[in-house]
Amino acid sequence: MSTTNFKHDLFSQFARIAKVMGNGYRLEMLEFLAQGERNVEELARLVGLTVANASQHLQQLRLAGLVKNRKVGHRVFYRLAGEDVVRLLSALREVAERLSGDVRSLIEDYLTVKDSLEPVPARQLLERMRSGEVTVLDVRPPEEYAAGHLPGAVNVPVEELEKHVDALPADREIVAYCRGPHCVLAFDAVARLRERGFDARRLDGGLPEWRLDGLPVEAGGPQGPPWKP
Amino acid sequence: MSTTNFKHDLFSQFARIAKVMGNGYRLEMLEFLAQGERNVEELARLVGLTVANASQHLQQLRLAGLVKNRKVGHRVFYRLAGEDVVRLLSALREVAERLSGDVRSLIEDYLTVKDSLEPVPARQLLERMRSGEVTVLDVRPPEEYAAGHLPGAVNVPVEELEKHVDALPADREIVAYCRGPHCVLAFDAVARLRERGFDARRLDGGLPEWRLDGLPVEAGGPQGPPWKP
DNA sequence: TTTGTATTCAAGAGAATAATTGAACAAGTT
DNA sequence: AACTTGTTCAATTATTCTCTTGAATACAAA
Repeated sequence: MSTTNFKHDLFSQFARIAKVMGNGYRLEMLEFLAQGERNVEELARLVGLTVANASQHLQQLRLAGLVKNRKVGHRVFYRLAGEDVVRLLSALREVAERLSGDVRSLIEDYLTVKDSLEPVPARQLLERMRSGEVTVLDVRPPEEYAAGHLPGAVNVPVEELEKHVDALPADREIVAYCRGPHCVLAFDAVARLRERGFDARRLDGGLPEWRLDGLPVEAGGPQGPPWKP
Repeated sequence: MSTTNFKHDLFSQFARIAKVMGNGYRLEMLEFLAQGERNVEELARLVGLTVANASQHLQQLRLAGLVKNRKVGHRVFYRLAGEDVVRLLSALREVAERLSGDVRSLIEDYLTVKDSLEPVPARQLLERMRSGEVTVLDVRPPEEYAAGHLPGAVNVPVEELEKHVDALPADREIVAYCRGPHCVLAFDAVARLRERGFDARRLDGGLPEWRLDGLPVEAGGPQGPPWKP
């Protein structure tokens, strides 16, 4: 019957769009594109693919109508095809967040500042701490700080960041860390600090990873927030 | 490395959901489930799959967290896992409709009279229902009607419309609705009613959208067709 | 023109997905 | 207990997707 065929065709069309979104790399590129136009090479670098591969993924997104592109010189810039794509991404995030809880909408924060958010490797941080050229910020709750933290780290929980932000040194780089690679606190802190003009970065990993590397940990009572160098 | 893993995990989680929606049959089942609970056999019949196959598709939907199920006797009833899934389906439809000329033409081919059938906004309908100046017609199958419908709606499946058309009040406006914006039943019903001189229009959206707006839904057994005001 | 750069195309190996079949499992029924 | 029914599981095959590789295009600069 015609209705059945109609239905079948219709849902196949719908499914094509969902199918194209059903790939981690393509979704990641879409999220980056939601921040603004990007060319192929940038996108490939951001998501960690070869240019050829990224290009093919982008073709699929284009054929599905989720993105558009324009040529400038010999680069091709891609962008989202419309606001409805943003809404679709939001709806998808909403469902994903209900399922995985911890994820949160931090993705946006993470993506907006990603370029400048290259994490500082642990050993590199240790050297620069020793030469006294960085401020190390522990953004975990005080209890966790008390149980062990990086030597000389200042404890400012994320919730209190706004309160104490003025006491932080503005002329030195700040490196924030929290629980580990899946912990969102440090991302959040760095994003906020950068908004206020600080030169802030994130430690690669958290305290457990630091420990695993055999690097020194300072134990002991809570250290009063903002402390001047 | 941690950043990469973080990203990878995050977007893989993400993509799993989209991937599961990237299949016409699964999408179609989701649309049916947006109307109310169904057991496996019903769903298999509705979308035209073998029971075993439908069951496997449903497992995937369940593992992705899009649907939940409960056992009653030896049937298993499936339902959507939450309202966010309805929103996700809507967002997908929105994109599909805007960008896919194919979908648009499919709809228009089938619904030649679409333009003349301006839909009634949900809230406007609610007001006019309350003042009793419209007849609300639910043209979905009785099972779906029983699973939930607009308060005071009369259930007349499209196939039986011709039979019962004489019992409908000719002096008041009739507003028909069915499953959602792409459901053809209400279009069909309105077209037929207009042919017979009724002042008929279509609700903007279907029952799932009505629910999402937080508007009242009446549950309960089948209400006998044509009922006089 | 030649050279270099950014992107796309095309083909093949390896992995993942879908439909089919038949068997396995529970929860009622006889 | 044996049987029936509705659902799920497991194995097979066909199909589709993904990544890699290397070549082809298009544009810009020398």
